[in-house]
Amino acid sequence: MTDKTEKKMKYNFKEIESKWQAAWDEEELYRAPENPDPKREKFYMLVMFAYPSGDIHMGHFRNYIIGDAVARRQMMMGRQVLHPFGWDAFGLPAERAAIKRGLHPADWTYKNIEVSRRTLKKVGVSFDWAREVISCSPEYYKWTQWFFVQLFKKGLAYQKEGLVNWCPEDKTVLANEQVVDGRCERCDTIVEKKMLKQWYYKITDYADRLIDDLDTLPGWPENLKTMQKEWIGRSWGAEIDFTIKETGEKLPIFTTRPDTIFGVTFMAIAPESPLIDSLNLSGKHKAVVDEYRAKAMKRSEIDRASVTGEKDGVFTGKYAINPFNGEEIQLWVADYVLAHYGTGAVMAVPGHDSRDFAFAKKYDIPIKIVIHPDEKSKLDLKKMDDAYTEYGVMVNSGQFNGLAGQDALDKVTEFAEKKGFGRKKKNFKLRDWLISRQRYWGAPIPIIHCPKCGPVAVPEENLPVMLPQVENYLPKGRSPLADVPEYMNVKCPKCGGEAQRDPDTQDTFVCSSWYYLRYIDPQNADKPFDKSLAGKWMPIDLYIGGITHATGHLIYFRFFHKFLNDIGWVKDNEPARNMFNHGMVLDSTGEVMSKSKGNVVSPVDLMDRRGIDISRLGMYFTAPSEKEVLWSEDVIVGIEKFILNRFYPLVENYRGSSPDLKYYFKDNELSAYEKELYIKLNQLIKRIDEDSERLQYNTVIAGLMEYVRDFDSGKVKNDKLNDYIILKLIQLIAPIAPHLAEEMWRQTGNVESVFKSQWPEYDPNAIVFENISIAVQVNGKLRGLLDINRDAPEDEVINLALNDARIKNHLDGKAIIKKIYIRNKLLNLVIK
RNA sequence: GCGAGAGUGGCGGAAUGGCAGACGCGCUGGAUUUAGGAUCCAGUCCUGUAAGGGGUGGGGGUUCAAGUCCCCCCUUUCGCACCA
Repeated sequence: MTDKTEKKMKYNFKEIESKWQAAWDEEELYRAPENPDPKREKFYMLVMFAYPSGDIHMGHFRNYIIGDAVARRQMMMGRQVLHPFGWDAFGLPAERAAIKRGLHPADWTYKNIEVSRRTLKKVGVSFDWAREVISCSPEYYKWTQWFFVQLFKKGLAYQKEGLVNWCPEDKTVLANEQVVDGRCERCDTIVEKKMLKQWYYKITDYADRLIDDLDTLPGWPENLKTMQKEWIGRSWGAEIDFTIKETGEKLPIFTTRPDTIFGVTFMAIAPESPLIDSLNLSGKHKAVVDEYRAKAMKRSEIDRASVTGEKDGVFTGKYAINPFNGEEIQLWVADYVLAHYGTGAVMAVPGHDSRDFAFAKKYDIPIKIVIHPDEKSKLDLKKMDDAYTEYGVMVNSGQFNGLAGQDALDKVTEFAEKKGFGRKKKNFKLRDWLISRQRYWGAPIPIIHCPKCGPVAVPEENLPVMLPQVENYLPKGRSPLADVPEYMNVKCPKCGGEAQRDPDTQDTFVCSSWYYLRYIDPQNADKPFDKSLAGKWMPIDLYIGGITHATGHLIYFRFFHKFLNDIGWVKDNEPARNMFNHGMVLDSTGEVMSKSKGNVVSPVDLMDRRGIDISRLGMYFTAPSEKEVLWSEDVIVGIEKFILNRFYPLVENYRGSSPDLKYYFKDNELSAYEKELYIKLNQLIKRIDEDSERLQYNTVIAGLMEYVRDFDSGKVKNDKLNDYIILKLIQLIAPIAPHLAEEMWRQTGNVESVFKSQWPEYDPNAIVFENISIAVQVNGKLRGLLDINRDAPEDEVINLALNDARIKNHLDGKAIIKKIYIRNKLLNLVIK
């Protein structure tokens, strides 16, 4: 050991961490008030709750320390902070993992919660653990079921027979949002189509509001809002009734291009569409169509979508009539038509739609041009190898010739409306939310099917419908609960007759659609939550989570909140005022960390070696919070040096003068160096405050490093200033390095927690220097720096510049034609 | 294909239209040390001995001034993907 290292203070992080964690627990530092004082400001800091699939990993660690820094700073700003945590504990992955290990899903889940909770406590995240919620507990899912019943009462939970996404591996149906590129989001198996009767939430009733209200959320990232808008996919157009020639029956279609109506040369129906049945096909055509439909049904969605432009279909032998011109057109069945969008049938305009163009070419169907780019340039069909899909001027369209743009769309639609064979129409890509799952590990659907009364909601006083403990919970294609007679066989709550429970459970995303409200009143046995408490805590002031939930959870929970708003349970239309998407944590090669790849870095291991706060600072410092991180421990080397050699030893320079932290120093109290330090301190406070608002902790740390580097305590004569600086620095680092800051704070003689001290505010009279340096440019290029007095008059600055040897050189005796002077910043001389 | 981002040293990354590369890693040199994977000091965009010149994916533009704003292109990430 050399002299130097001996002098250095030892940072015994293990001791310090456990000491202050115990103390914070003891004084219940993180407890949010049961009933917040409406006169004081509140801050609801929400991080997405966790799926207990093992211990927490680097991604969780990053996510939660970001929220933690926000919560702690808010605490210091005097807000009443609600920073809760819980577990998204039901669901398929947990069930699958449990099965793999031969464990009951409940045992597996609770064990993981235990382990993860311990780790999170070790990280020292400021969660109010007294409000912890676990979505698979009966006390919680009782209310998940209650929400089902409320939706059911309003007609927003309904059963429908239809084609659904079926995962053959997980043996359950999936919501549209859980199918990614035609595969099961969870197990990557190609999803099949099945005809099944399932429960849906009518989220499409809220489609307009889910889009329109995004404009009331300036605190949400634009890209996220765009993703939601596109997912919901609103488009305006017209519905127009064609008629079947033989039967006179109507065949409505949806189009966004009514201006191309005269270019229709055939129609196509989706193979799944029941419309085909009503055509009453017979003979040869029926055989061909039946075969084609069977073939199409077998093809998976990806298969159908990935066909590189190659479309196919079969002619039905039937014709339809275009109501606009009476033309007879062929009626086809084609699998490029989607059964679930619009009416399941389309009018095909090969001249002006690429898909129709390809199809018409393949089957030698006529192509008609009815739109020209403008009055002068005309299309030549012979030269076209694709459709012209832009808007333009209507031609070959009878009375509508010459109309263009929006006017064309409107006039055609108005005409159809007047004649009674068409109407304005709005369509969405969003489909209703399929919430039934044929799996064991979920909240049972609180419905009893009675042969006489139909589906009857379980009376609210009988909730929860308990998930029975069963031996056999393996997926088998129908719900495992269906084979538990003592569960299934019940009396109808309406007529008292023999009836059966619905055997399915609810999608986990239902559980996660309302958890943020349960935190507000987690023990309430009579209600999901107390309305007046919710009124005080809501809305969420900041919601932090991954962008991966953009078109799933983050739409579902907005939908739930709007529904609750409609039935009078919450007063806001939107649940979260601000949303922040943190970046992912990948390994150093850019791979996602996963157990199977064996590249998982454990935050526990890191913290054991380096200490919690140094690990935290390393993570913050690597990248701004919204960017992804390729995790490497290299960055920690610099952080560790900074904390161990520079920051922590600051307490040694503390002189015990206990300065008033609200006091602002006056000019005449300070020497030149002291004044410089003081001004720089105020600049630092301002900068850290602004960066913290943006969650940009990397630059917060950089700012602290610079300041501490320039702060030479030995040269400071004024004890109060010296101590003032040290105390402010401790406060500034507290949100991101809580244990270190608390230790230093107490070592300087404070008896209350640093988190009960007031967050620094800068002295508005001391954030600028008297003498500043401004840039001098010649023709926009930097040619020199001038030291001037702040606010020096323009003439003086110009004079100084003109007499500066280096600048003179660049002026080269040429005439100055323009002088641009930005006060205290820059002078640009334009010469010729 | 459509939509939204992103592109800055060897690396992570800074920069309300106003001094590009803060801060850190790495690297180079030096000091100290029995030793260094410790500590401290200095240097580190390219070119040039220097003065200077050039430089933020490429090309154009707006401006006194562009990494930043506008247009085109390239690369890349994410989302959607036959939505009629």
